[in-house]
Amino acid sequence: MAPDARPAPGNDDLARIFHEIGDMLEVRGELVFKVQAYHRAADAIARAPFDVAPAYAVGDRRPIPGVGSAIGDKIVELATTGRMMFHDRLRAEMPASLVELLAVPGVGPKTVRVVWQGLGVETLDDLRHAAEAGKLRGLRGISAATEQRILDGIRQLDDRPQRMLIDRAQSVADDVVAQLAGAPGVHRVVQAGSLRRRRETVGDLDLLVETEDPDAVIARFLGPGPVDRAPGAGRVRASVTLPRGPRVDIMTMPAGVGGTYLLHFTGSAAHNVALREIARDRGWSLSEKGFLRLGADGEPMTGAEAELRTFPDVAGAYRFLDLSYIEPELREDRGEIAAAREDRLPTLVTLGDLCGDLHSHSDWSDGVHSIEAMAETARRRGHAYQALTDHSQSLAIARGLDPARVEQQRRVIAALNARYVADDEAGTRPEGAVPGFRLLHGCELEVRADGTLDYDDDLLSRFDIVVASVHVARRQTRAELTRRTLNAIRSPHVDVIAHPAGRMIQERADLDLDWEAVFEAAAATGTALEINGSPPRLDLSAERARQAIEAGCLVAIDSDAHRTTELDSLRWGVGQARRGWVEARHVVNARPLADLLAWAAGKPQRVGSH
DNA sequence: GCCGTTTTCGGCCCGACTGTTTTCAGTCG
Repeated sequence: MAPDARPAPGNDDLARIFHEIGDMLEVRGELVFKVQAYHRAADAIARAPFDVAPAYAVGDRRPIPGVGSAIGDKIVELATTGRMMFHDRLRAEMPASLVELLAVPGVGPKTVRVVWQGLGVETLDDLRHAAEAGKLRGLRGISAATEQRILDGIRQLDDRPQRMLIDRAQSVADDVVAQLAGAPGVHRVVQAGSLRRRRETVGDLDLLVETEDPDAVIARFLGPGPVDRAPGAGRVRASVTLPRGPRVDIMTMPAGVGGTYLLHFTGSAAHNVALREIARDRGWSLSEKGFLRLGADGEPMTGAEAELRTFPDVAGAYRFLDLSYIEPELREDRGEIAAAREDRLPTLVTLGDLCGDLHSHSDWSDGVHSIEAMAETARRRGHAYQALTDHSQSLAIARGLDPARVEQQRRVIAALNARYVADDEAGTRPEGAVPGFRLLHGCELEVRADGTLDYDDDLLSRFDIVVASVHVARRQTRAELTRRTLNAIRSPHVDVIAHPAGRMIQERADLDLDWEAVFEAAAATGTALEINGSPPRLDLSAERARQAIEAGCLVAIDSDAHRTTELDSLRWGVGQARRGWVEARHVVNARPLADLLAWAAGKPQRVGSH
């Protein structure tokens, strides 16, 4: 079979293979640094901004951090021959199913190796049966109690909760914080971990508790209360599993030295490792407790010579390393440390920068609340404008509007705007509202399966804002899907591409698009790409948002609200944008109304000039 | 296996907690 007859492996395929190699090498007992090297390379490939295999196959070996000559050669080999001998050899040496055992809590590579070589255990089922039959005890390092823990671990694996979407995680975290914060001896409780970094999904909740009495705080945390299991509890940290909920890790810290504790517990792990490497190069060991001076032997000094530097806040800890303050959303070891060293970190967009929202629905299509209720909620939130963008006619499942309904809707919106003007003039503006609030008439325009747009140019030209999206025929080829998206981008009437990847987190994969072409066209035409704030979407992803602005694109941060409460989803969109290094200057709806309308109205000229 | 304005060889982040191999290895975050 000719090499070009099979589809090239995608970045995700490559990442999966190299992670598997890393896991197998670990079970084999290989040097941990080698194992780490494979995992690090896999992660870097997964987030590379280009398709790695096809590029490497034709000799375009663009540098990827953590991918050197050996792993690079393996990518070329796989991309050109469809095979990777090293991987094949490992699979011949040990069953690939062994790596699944590593997912069992409490089971690591050493245990996997022992049960495999000692009992021939190859799969999770093998492990369960062996444990149930009492065959594990007696193996080196495994007692009856350990055997039971392994069984418990397998059970946890079966009913382990999925990662939570960020809005759910925030709500659970707020509840736990409220319970802890009232306890005696607790000065404050800080949410850390991936939630503080505004990751789109959250596994565990990490909370830092400032207290002088860690024993009492941990005892209280462990119960009585709504705690299902307490897998681990020590003197300064503890972890519990909430019933039908996530695991919650708390760590206590003394007052006044929170800087390094917050760094440690907020992560990410990769960011922390990078910071510790910098500290080590400068003669200090960094842990949550602070910076410890290293001696001539490279170990922290002890006794009278020991020197510990602590900081009340995170900024102080960064300053100690000659770094400017890095926002939690950027702490992923994706260039933020170099940027901090050179004082060229972005000034990230904030919720307060947004003047309005360009994507929302009413009960005229598939929303829940009336136009008036949606507008009134947005107005009282202090928006300068809110775009109502009900679905267009062909999306029947969402009760898309035909042209006659669009005309009716225009009159309803005009009447509401007239009322807002009257309120301003009469001084009867509601609390929270700003003068000059305007409800914009928009639509969420369907890009049909054949690539044509769902309203004619004449109707489209009469909207204030047009947000276009692909909902149907998602399984088309990359070429077809890209052509449809580019059609929308190049239309003189389309201002925003809504949820460009069309994904639903944990449910529906991204559309298969040629992203470089999408970014190029969006940048050339001044069409904004949306960062949709609805928690299951958060689309663009943070990585793509960053690629988009680097390609010169504008973005819009929208709620896609279908009910009044969902107008709050802007905050999740802002978090996602910040993870994508987005600044206010990149965001069209951070512009005041007049500037926004000038941008939207200028689209025909912008398109025409290219 | 990767990487280098101290190194192309010799390093590679750090500590808590658990259980057991009673002085430390394995696992985890």
